[in-house]
Amino acid sequence: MGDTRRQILAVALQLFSENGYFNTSVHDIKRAAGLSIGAIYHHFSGKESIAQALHELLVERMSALLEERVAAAATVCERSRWIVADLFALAETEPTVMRFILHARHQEFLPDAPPICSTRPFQLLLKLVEEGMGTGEVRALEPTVGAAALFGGALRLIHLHLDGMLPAPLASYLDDCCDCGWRAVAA
Amino acid sequence: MGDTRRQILAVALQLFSENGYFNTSVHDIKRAAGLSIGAIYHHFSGKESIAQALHELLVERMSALLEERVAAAATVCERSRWIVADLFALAETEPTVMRFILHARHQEFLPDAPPICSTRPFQLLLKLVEEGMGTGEVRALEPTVGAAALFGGALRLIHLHLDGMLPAPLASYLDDCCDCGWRAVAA
DNA sequence: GTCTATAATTTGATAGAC
DNA sequence: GTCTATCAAATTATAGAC
Repeated sequence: MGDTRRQILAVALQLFSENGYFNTSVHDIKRAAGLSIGAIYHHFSGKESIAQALHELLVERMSALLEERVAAAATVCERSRWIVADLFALAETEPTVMRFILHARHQEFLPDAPPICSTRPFQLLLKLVEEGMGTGEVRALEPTVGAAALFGGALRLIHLHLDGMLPAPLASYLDDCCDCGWRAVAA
Repeated sequence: MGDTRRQILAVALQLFSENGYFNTSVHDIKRAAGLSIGAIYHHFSGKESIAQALHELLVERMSALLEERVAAAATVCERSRWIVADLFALAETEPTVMRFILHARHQEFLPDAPPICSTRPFQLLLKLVEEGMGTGEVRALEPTVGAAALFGGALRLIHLHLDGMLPAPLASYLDDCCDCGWRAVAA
């Protein structure tokens, strides 16, 4: 059930990530999936609809990943580290997912999608920082600034990794990266 | 001299920044510039050529901006702060320029352009961090990690600003943002 | 549900007059 | 250098048989 649909999404993700949304035509997707145009338009109302489904699916998935971490009973420092570790791992094992979520310019082809930063995964990061301020682990800061400082370095490294600009695996930077992030906001 | 050319570039920047490169046709540029197709193709070999010229121009401009700051005789900490202040100011006064440089997916429409991170402005940030390690101001770190930590937070805030997600002007976050960045890497 | 064939637009780009 | 008119190709999407 929904097997063809899933395959369309998988192929589309691959192509969007590889060549970009606008450099991928429905015919490209059709070809790569070994299907016909008709089959695709039976499952989706159009190319934008495919991107939209993909966006919801992947944001939801990342949300679940982070929520697990945020819910864990531990210090904010430890949780932030696990979150970064998860993000690094995801970027290594499924770069297409990371690329689509992070630097697909959703607003360019999904006019109705909210900016990535107002999406649940990013809200979770914000909430974590606010919680840290509540417990006194994190010093008093505009929460937005705190979240940017705590996770901004990690996100930059992920971008660099996706662009193929890092010589070593992301994981090898984990310790230093988290250390930097924490020093930035620690009380 | 080169007046028409400049106008084409200005209009293209505006439209690219507003709607994205792929949602902007040469006919759109023609219309917005009050010119004809012929005039545009006389000055540029095509749409991609316009984007390329724009890319070179703006990266060069940002490069000059940063180089001025990096050359100033002061501590690495102070210089990094000035750089962030300049970037914030540019993002406020010329968001189209910042948008084009930062989050236009250059590789999608300029296959020959190097990734933005390997471009001179970003190399300067890296060099600044390395210099700080030399003088002992910055603790020993993989330079890439250090640069990501020192400027990652600021870049995130700029992205948020460009997405209209910041309630207050960027400048109001400058002090806290720079403080966070410096704590992350200070020796 | 999947196919082929095709319609309707749009796009990047060229030709040639002025 | 700028214009208008036009082309060729590609793209999204639909129609209708099976």
